[in-house]
Formats: sequence, C-alpha cells, structure tokens
Amino acid sequence: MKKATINDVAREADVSKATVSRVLNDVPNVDDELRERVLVAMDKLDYQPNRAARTLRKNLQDVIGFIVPSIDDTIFGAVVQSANDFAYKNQIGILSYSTADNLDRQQMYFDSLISEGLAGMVIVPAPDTDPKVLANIQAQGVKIVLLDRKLTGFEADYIGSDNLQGAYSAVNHLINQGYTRIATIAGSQHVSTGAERLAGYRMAMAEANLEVQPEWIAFGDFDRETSYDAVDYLMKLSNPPTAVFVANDEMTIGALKAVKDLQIQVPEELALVAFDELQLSNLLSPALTTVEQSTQALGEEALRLLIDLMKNSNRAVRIVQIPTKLNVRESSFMKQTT
Amino acid sequence: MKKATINDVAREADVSKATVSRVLNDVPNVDDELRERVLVAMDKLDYQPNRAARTLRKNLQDVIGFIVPSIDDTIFGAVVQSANDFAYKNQIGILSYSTADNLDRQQMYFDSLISEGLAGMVIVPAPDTDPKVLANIQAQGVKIVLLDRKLTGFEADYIGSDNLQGAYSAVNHLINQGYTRIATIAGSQHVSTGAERLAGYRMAMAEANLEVQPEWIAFGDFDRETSYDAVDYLMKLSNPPTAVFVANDEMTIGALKAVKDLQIQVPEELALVAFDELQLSNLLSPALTTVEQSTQALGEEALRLLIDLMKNSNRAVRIVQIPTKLNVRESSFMKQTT
DNA sequence: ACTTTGTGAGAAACCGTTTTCTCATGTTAT
DNA sequence: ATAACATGAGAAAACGGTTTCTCACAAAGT
Repeated sequence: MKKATINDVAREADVSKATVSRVLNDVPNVDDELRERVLVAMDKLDYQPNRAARTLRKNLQDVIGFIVPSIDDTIFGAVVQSANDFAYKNQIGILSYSTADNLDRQQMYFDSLISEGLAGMVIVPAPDTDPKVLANIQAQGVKIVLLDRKLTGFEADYIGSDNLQGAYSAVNHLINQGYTRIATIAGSQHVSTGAERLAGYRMAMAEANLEVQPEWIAFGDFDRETSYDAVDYLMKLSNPPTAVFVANDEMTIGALKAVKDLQIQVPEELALVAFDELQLSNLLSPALTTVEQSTQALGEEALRLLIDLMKNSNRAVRIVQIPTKLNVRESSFMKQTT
Repeated sequence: MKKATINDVAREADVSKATVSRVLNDVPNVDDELRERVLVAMDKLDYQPNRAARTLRKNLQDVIGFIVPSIDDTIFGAVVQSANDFAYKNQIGILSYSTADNLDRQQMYFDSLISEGLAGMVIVPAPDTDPKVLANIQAQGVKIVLLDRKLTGFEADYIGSDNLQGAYSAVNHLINQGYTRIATIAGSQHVSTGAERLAGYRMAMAEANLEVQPEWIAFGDFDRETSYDAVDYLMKLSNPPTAVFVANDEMTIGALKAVKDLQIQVPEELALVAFDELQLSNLLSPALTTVEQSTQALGEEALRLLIDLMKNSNRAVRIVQIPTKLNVRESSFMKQTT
C-alpha cells in the first residue's frame, strides 16, 4: 500500500494540486464545493502530507528542539515531560535529546537539528560548551533559550530556578533552627547552578555573621560518589560541621548513603538540607528537608519564552528565574543534644 | 548568513552537484582529486546537507521513533535514556515522545512520525490502543517493536521484562521467608504487565499450596492514590495479610506513604516486596526489597530488535523477555513477632 | 457598452537533494 | 585497427509539497 500524495488527492477530487494545497493550508479563496471534494478525497485516500516536502519548500520547520544532559534524571526528566505536555497542548512539535554532557554528542544533535531546519531550541548547555558555537547557530536565525545553566559570553534568553535565593533560604532555615556550624557540599563551579547555589550559601552565612570555615565547603561533582566522599571528609574534620546543605539531588543520594554507612544520626549529629526534591524525600526517616524546583514551570516557561522569541524576533534578552519552594521536614530540625 | 546548499559547494569546487552528492554518499567511482576539491569546498562553506531534501528524495528517514507513556518515570525515563545512548553510539537518529497514555496524543505522534517518513518505531502502546491502527502503520512498511506492554490482536516483535518470573520470584521469596498470608496490590489488568505480574503472584502461591483469599488481591491503577487506598483496605480486613507484593514503583510509593500514615511496622506487621527499583530503595528504613528491571537492556534491546527488523524484513516475529533481578533487603525479612 | 477591479483556480516554477540518463574518454580484447 | 566495454562525471528528471504567474470570468464603475 503506497502512501497517497497530493497528486493522488488532486486526481481523485478532479482539481489541481495547487487547490489541494490551498485547502491544506486554509487559504481563504477557495470555493466551498471544491474544498468539500478535496476533503472527501483526502479522507478516502487516507492522505497524510509529506512533511519533508513541505519543510523543503517552506524552508522552516514548525518544530523546536529540547536538549538536556539526561532524560533519566529527576529534574530534567520532569522538565522534559512538562515541555512535551505543553507542546502537545499548543500543537507544536518538539524533539527531545539528551547529551550526557558530552560535547561531541551535543554537537551532533545541533547539526542534526539544523540540517532539519528547526525554528528554535531550548538547551541546557554541556559544561565547556563554546559560546561561539551557539552564537553561530543563533546567527543562522535559530532562536535559542538557555535552560538551567547560564553560559558566559553568550547572549540569550535564560530560564532557570532562582538558585541563589533557593540556596539562601535553605541555609537561612538551618540558621533559624539554631545551627551555626554549617557546611555545604557544592556542585561543580563550572556550571552556573553550582556557583549560584554556593553563593546563596555564602550570602546566608554572611548575613548571619557566621564564620565559614574554608574546609566546610566541599566540592562535589553533582554526582553520588563525590558527595559520598565529601560527607566522609567533612565528618572527619577536627572541627566538623553540625549541618550541611547539599547542592543537588544526586549528591543528596550519595550523602544519604554515607550518612547511613557511617551511622551518623540525622539530624542529631548532622542536619541535612538538600537542593532538589527526591521522589521519596518525605518517606525517609528522618524525612528530608528540600528545596524544590518547579519542574513544570521550568518546562512550560522555557517553551513560552522560545515561542515568544520566534514571534517577536528582535526583542531584548530576557532572564527568567522561577522561585523555589522550601519543604521543611525532619532532617533539619534542631534537637536537644548538646 | 545563508545556509550553503549543494549548489554552492558544486560551484565552489567547480564540479556538478551530482558529484557533490556522490562524495556525500560515499559512492566509490569518483576521482580522488575531485573528491578532495569537494571536501575542501564543503569545509570552507560549512556545508550541512538539508535533511528535508534528502528525506524527500530518498523517501525514507534514517530515523526511528520511541514512544512511551511518560519520560518523567523511573522506568520509562531510564529506558528512553538507554535507547538514546545506544542510538548515539550507533549513529542512528531517534525521536522520543511521551503520550501520557492519551490515545489522541499517541495518534498525533503516529501521524507526525509517519508524515516524516520514519523507518520504524518502538512503542509502549497506551491502554486500549486499537490493534488495527498499528497494523495499518505496519502495512505502510513501518517496522514496529512493542515495548513493555503486549497488545492482543497485533502481531509484532515484543521486548519487555520477564514479568511473570519477576513477580513469581518476589512472592516466592516471601514464601521462603515463611510468610503465608500474602496479598498483592495488582496493577491494571488492561495492560499486559499488570496481568502478568498478577499471574506470577498466583503461580507462586499455587505452587506452594497456599490459599489465596480473594480479598487479598487488591487492584490498583499503577498509581499512588489507588495503592494508598489498597493498603488501607487490606489492613482493615478481618483476616489481614502479613505480607504484600506491590506491582510497580508508583504504587509502591503510595503503599509506603500509607504504611507510614497508618503506623504499620515493616516488616514486623507487614512485609513488603515491590516490583521496580526506586532511587532510594536501599536508603529507606527498612530498606526495600525490590524486583529490579534492567532498564538499560530494555532500551538497547528494543533498538536492536528494531534495527534487525528493518534490515531483515520478513523474519519471524520475536518475543524477547529480559530477566529481572531480586534485591533482597530488610522490608521482606521474617522477624520473630508471633 | 467598455474599461477596471476582484476572485477563483490551473500551470508552472521552485525548494535541495538523489538517481537515472547520457556521453566522452580510456582500456581491453579480437 | 576496430569493436566492446568500463569508468567517471555532467545534465536532467524526480521526490511531494508551496508559491508565484497567469488567465478566465464575473462584478462594479464610468
């Protein structure tokens, strides 16, 4: 069974293919009777327009790309899902890719998307992405929105959580509970979220006039292993902290594992606040205090920004920050132990 | 900056565009010197072939579709990620979509993919998908591999976990621990995984000559709420079970919540075994006994099946089951309480 | 009645590739 | 020396749409 083409429909309806095209694209000036004949023919032949042909001629896809490091990730997975839902509701096509933070792979997706002639893309740039590469894509008329990670040296719309404020509120919460010896397991400072969350920590400490011991800032790599080691390192210090702010979900999993292995009581010996909500945060014992990102808002707003940008080509660059939410639970309570 | 086309390259290299095309497609009969000139020109002009034009002419995409209910899901998210990784390694294009188990939305993705002329697709069919729709797509020459869920009335390759065996091993483990009053929170029986896991439960119980009280089979809908209610229902029975097998991850979250709210001791009052590994399974207290699916194998093998099918058009249908792994942890231990 | 304007629809050109046709040149076999 | 045959490469057709050109015809203005 061959796929029907526009010519088949034209023959069936006894009109020219130009007319069929007009019906397809809702051009107003077409006689009602002919339109009806065409519609019937399309239905009868089960006609689906060939997108490649259409794209070729129009020289622009009605499709956008969505590039994240990993789909198999609590945060990015949810953001992608949200973006897909939003795209579906608004009848726009979306192509999602995950780069595993691999520059070559990211480049491959760029090339592939461009050769497809897409209209715009939302991207979480892999660390060490060359700003020039993105600028070059932009210069070709492809609209770009940065998600989650800022990229210095590249001017574009940005959407992300308010990392500074989120981290600040987490540490501030610990301070309000009465903690003073507060450490942090910071993420990679190559990526903006890592730097911003550390800045939030510093801001809260400074504001409360609390001393920050240099060794209380442990640098992880946003993954489980480095964070596991970091907890071990922190607790073996001669002057160990009594509370710790962990800068993302994966590192939190590592920290929880370490805490369990080292048999550290939470929060009695070490209070814990985590950036990012985990699936079972509230079912752990103790339940985990978290800074929750609105993944839904991130996905939707990223698309809104991009769509707006595509319509409204030469507007000023926009930086959007989505507020985070502090979920206070048991792991950060202050209990009488001293 | 306009995108360079094949004509620009041809002019620059002073050859015909046919020759450029030959170089692009590695056709052997082309003079080395011309080939070199073309390559230089392509490089100089930063040439990217237009995929739409290529697709149009070749009438087949080198792309496959991957359709799942949700990307924001422990299992499917990981499977999609695995498939994407595998696709990248093997230089094949992949388009991932999530349907939210909505039939209309699924249909939209079908239409979109078909009008793009894709070569094949892997799909987790939404419940109540009409087998005829898929058969029709198949008839158009698109290769189809079913993932996770079987669809009666539709003949195609299938890949999924060995649900029967997985459920069987979970329940069998409970029996070996000494439990006899074993309930299950089963998933929707509309989808094959739900039915198979229930069958595994029944198989283990029957083999051990244990009586299955009809009210011990609670039907959830693979989501948190129904499972939460199911636990409540089970524990309020006049003859409550002492152990329960929960048929997927989302329902496990609901069950854990219920157990916490109702202050039921696990495993002393109720032992728990869950189908699907959760991110924090081993960090809960008690740590959770789970049946773990190999999401990586599922993603990879799905693509392998599809690729093989595309090469090897008329081979027999294949049904592939991936073994599961039982992670024995504290939630299913038998402790002295009687 | 005659020009002007507007409208609907077919014919043809076009988008950027791949593929088939065609032909010139060089090589081998007779 | 000539016929048969590869070989390499340009010209042209094709893929399935959209868009521009063109024209017939009807309605409106003078």
